[in-house]
Amino acid sequence: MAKKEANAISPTRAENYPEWYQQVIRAADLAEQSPVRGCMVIKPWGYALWENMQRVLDAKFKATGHKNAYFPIFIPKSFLEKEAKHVEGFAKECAVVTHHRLELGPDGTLIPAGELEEPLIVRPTSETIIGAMFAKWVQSYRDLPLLINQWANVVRWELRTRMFLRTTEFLWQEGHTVHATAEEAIAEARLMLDVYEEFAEKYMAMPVIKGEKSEAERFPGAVSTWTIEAMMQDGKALQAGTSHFLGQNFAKSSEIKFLPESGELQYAWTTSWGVSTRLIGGLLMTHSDDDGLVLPPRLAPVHVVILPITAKAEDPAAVVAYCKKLRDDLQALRYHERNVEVEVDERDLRGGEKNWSWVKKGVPIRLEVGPRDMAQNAVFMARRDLPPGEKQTVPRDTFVNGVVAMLEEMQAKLLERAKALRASRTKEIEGKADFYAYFGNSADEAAASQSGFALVHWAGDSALEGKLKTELGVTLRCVPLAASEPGTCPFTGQPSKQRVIFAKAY
RNA sequence: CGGGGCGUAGCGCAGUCUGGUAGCGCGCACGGUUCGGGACCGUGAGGUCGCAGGUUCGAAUCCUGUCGCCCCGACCA
Repeated sequence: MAKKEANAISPTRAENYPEWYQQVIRAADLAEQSPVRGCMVIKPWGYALWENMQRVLDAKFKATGHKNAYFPIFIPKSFLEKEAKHVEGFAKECAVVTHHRLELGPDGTLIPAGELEEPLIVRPTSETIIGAMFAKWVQSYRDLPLLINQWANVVRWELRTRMFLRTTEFLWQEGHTVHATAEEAIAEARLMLDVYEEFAEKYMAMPVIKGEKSEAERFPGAVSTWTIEAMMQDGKALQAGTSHFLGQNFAKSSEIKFLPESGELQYAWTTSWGVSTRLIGGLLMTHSDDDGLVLPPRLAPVHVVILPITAKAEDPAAVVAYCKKLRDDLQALRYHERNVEVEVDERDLRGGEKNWSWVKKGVPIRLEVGPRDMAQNAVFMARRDLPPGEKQTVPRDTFVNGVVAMLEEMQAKLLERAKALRASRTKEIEGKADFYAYFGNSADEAAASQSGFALVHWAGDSALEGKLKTELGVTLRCVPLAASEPGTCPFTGQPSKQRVIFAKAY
């Protein structure tokens, strides 16, 4: 017998959270480091998660009237230069293509040749190039609203990368819309924020707070940026999605103009909104435990894995057949907009090892099915939301009839657990000293502290935000859309309309 | 770009201080015994020690340079 290990993942969350995060990715086989600096390879299990996210979000975008399209990965440098704040925001992190040919050098190496007249920027986001096309597509109020979404990869040359949370290249969707009025554009941006919120809570089981970004945290070139902010298990905030009201800023830089029903040619109003593969990092840090990944059933690539136990069977083929019949019966069931996904794992591995591999991958339900179970027409069931050893025998029919409800119960439980954690690490703070104490009084201490969200009244500005960031390492995550009572800002002594959220963030 | 750590077999590491031609665990392949909580025995494959110079009879080890990775900052979805 093997020695018993307490946990599948080492170190545990408590011991070293960042290292734990990386080990979970490795143990679940979600992704791995690539030969290219800052870029990861998303492996099948991780990509399947992304595909499930895409499937759900894509349907929601279409249900709200958006169409998919695709725009070039290369953006002429001059396009990016059109909007001053946009340039300022992205210039520092752009990959630039300057040549279009390689020539064989004397020493066998390849030398870039054929210098481009105008450098091309690998898109860090597509507002400018999409704007150039929208300018052609929009002539009349009859062309509006124009509601487009693109699934794409983007590149931001970040100084420091972390798998899924911040990589040089990442996958995302970016919605871009054009409207006749500011009101309509704002409504669009807010609608998509609601879509993101619903997705985060109902599918990812990740509770989020909708709010507006401060000027300092706003998207470069936007008039308003709204966000969904989630709390990870270490108490840090994760910006999980953003939606921007761009005013007429990009319409002006891209010349998106239209003739209204009555009156003169005018600039249109635009929005953009996006979520990325960062959501996978958020999902991981919301639910996973010291035994690896924990997946919310609604996004799990596999709901039920069946492990045939054939070693002692007189007739192994009969056990496998029993498992496959069970799989077929389960797969005929509908669970939340799709069929129940079942995998029979016939790999030639020892039972314990095989079982643990699925624990680490986060599959909601594991079934060990051997001759004993077959004889009594039952299954031996383990749930990912219970300790790995807590397994029980369940009559086959009871399991089949109850599996959909069980998945829903697990989904709900994950959301409740995440909400409880957030509540336990959210604190209303009234005084400046309390605020500093909450975050450990210094940036170093804040990194190690058990802090979370601080709800504090606020009448400060960007300079004050900068000061708090320097001193404590915390940022103003958002001004929640949900109203709170008026009060007094502890930093300025000025009256405050409502509380804002400060936290350390990813 | 600043501060710290690290590049040795697929993974995790020892060996580096005190130079002598590479080792351990896991994994992998094969054979056997096992198997419902991460098995065991045996045999075997697998490494130009990140890269480039230098010192030396001899470099994983010493020197110089360089590339890359991780953690903490600054910056950011």
